[in-house]
Amino acid sequence: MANHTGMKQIADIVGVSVATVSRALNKPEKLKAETRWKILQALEDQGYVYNAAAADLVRQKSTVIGVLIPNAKTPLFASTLLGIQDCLQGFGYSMIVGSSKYDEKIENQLLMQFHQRQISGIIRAGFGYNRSTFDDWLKSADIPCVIMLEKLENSGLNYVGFDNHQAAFAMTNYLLSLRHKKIGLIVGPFSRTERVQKRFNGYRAALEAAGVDFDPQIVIETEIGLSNGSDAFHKLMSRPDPPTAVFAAADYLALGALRAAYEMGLKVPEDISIAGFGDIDVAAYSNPPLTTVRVPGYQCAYKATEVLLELINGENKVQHQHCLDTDLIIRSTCSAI
Amino acid sequence: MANHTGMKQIADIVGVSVATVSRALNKPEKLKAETRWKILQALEDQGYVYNAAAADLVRQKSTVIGVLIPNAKTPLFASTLLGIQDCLQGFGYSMIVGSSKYDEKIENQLLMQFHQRQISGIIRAGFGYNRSTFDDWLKSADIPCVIMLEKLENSGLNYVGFDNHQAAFAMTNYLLSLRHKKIGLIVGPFSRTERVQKRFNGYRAALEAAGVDFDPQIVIETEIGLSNGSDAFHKLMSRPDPPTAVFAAADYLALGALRAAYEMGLKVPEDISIAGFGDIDVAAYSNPPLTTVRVPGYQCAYKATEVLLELINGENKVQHQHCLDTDLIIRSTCSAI
DNA sequence: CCCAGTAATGTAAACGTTATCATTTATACA
DNA sequence: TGTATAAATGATAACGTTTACATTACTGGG
Repeated sequence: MANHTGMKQIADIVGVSVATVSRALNKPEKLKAETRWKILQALEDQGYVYNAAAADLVRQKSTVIGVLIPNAKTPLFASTLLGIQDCLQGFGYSMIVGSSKYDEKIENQLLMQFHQRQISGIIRAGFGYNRSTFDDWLKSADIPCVIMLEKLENSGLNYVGFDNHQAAFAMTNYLLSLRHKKIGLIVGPFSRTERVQKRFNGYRAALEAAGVDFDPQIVIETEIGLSNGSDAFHKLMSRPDPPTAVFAAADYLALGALRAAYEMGLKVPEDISIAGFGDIDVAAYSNPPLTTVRVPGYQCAYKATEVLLELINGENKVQHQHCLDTDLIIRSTCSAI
Repeated sequence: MANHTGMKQIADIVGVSVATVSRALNKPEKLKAETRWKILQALEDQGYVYNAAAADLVRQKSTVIGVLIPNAKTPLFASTLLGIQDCLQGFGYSMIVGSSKYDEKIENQLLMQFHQRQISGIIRAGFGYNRSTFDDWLKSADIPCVIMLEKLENSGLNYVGFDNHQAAFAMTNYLLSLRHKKIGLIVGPFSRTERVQKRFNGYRAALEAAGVDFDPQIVIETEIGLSNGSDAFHKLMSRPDPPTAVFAAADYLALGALRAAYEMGLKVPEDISIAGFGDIDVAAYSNPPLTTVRVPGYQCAYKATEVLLELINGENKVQHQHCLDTDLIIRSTCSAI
C-alpha cells in the first residue's frame, strides 16, 4: 500500500531525471557507470517494481503472448506450455493461456481477451472448426501468429508442427508390414481438428498404397478419452469379422482399448494388436507397453515460440514453416499375424 | 497497422467526449439510451478494441491474475488450470501462468514477472522449498493470494485445498484393514513440498494408530515419475523381507510400480498390493485398475479462484480457508492378506 | 414560468513509462 | 586553449484510459 515508488521517486532520490532512470533499465550502456550504479542502488533500496503496463502503453506493444490450446489437461498440450515457457524465459515475456475446450464461443472470447491485452503474438495449437473465423480475426488484429503441432501446407500461416498424415501413414504401414489386413481405426471427432482428419487420411493412404481395401465399417469416430477407447474397441471386436489390429489414433483411446481387450479376455498382442498415437508418459508403462508414435510436442512449442519472437522483434517477416519428425515407438502391443 | 482507433476517435465520430465513450463501456446505466446506442454502434463499426493496459494503468490494478504451479504437465496441476479458467471466464480476467519446475530461481523470476505486470492476485499450488521467500514477497507486494491443493492450518494464508495427511492416513488405514503389516511407502522428495511431507506423516500416523511399527527401511523417497516408481518398487521387493503392500503416494509412482511388479513376475494384488494417490485419468485404466485416492484438483482451483476474486473485489478481507474432501477409490490393486 | 434537483455530458488531470529532441558536459585533436 | 565531436543527461509529449469535478440539459412542483 506504500506510495508506489515509480521512476520519478527514484529520479528524485538520485538527483537525475526520469529519462535517465528509464535508460538505466533499458539501455545501460548509454549511461555513465557511476550514475547507473547509483540508480540501480536506489532502485534496489526502494524496492522499485517496474510497471510493465505503463511501458506497454507507450511502446504500443506488450511483452505478453497469448497461447490458445484446446485443453490444458491433454498431455500433448500441457507439454507445449512447458516448451513455450522455457523459450520465453529470459526474454521477459509472459504468456497468458486459454483452453478453448473446442468451443468456438470460448475461443472467441479468449481471443478477444488476448486482443484487449495487446498481446504481441499468439501461439495456437492446431486448427479445426473455427478456421475461417480465426483467420479473419488474425487479419484484422494484425498480430504475429504461429500455429503449432500441425503441418499446414500452402496455408500462408507460420507453423511449426509435425506431419500427422505421414505419422499415421507410418504406423499403419508398420501394422501392414506385420501382415495385418484388417486394421481397425479409432479416431477423434473429424469435425473438430484437422489433426484427426489427417491421421485418418494417413491411415487410409497407407491402406491404399498397400493395396488393401479400406473398410469404413471398422473405423470408429469418437470423442477422445479412455472410456471411449474402451467402448470403441469393444464395438470393433464384437463384429462377426473383427480386425486383427486396431490403430487408436490417440494414446488415451489406445489405453482404453488395451483395458477393454483385457476385459474381453483378449491377449495383447497375441490375439489383437493395438497401436496408439502420441507417446504420452504412461504409454511406456502400460501393460503391455504401448506401441505408439512419438510426437514432438514440447519441441514444436519451443520452436514455435522462437519463431514467434523473431516475428515480433525481427525485421524480416519471412514465412516460417517447420515440420519436425515423429518416431515410431515399437513396444509390445503389436505383433505379426 | 491501421491507426488504432481509440476512444478518442469514436468520441469524435459520435460527437461526444471520451469520457462518455468510456462510460458507455463501464457504466452504461449512466447514459441516455440513444447516446449509448450510437456509441456502441460506432465502436462496432470501427472495430474498436479496448486497451486493457491503459485501463490497468490508470486504475492502478489489472484484471490479470498470476498462477504459479510447479509443472503444467503434471495432471493434477494441469486440471487446476482448467478450474481457474472456468471460474475466471465471464469476469473478464485473464491468467498468466508459470511453471516453476520446483526451481527457486525460476519461481522468483516468475513472481517478479507477475509483479511487474501488476497482477491483481495470485493463485499458487501448494508450498515447499521456497516458503519464506514467498511469504516475504507476498508481504512486500501486498497482493491477494490463495494457495490451492493444500491445507495450511494456522498459516495466516488463504487456501482451498485438501488434507494430504488425512488422505494418506485413510489409504494407509485401508491397507491396514486389509491386514497388511509391512506397508512400503514410495514418496516424492520431502524437501520439495509440504504435500509430500504430509502424506508421509499421514502414513506414519496411521501405522502408529494401528500399533504397527514404522520401518524407515521400507520408505523410499524419490523424484516423482514412472521410472522412479518402478525402480523404487524393485528395490522394495528385492529386500529379504519385502512388504506385502506398497503405498505409492503419487499415481505416477504407483503406475511405475505396477509395471515393475509385472516385470518381476509378481501378480497384483495376489502377490502384492499397490495403492496410488491422485486418481489421474489413466488410473482407472491401468491393468489392473489402480486403487488410489481421488483428489479434488479442479474443484480446489475453481473455488480458489472464487475466493481470490472476492479478495480482490470484495470489501471484507476475511480469512478464507477451505478444505475439500478426498475419496478412497477402491479398484483392483489391493487385496487382503 | 421559475427554480431546485437530478440526469447527462464535458474537461482535464492523472497513471508510469518511453522516446524524441534539446541541452549540457566530457573528450580529443590541432 | 579552442573547437569540433561525442557522450550523458534533461525536458516533455505522448500512449489510451478512468474519474473527480464542472458544466449543461432536462424534469416536475410550486
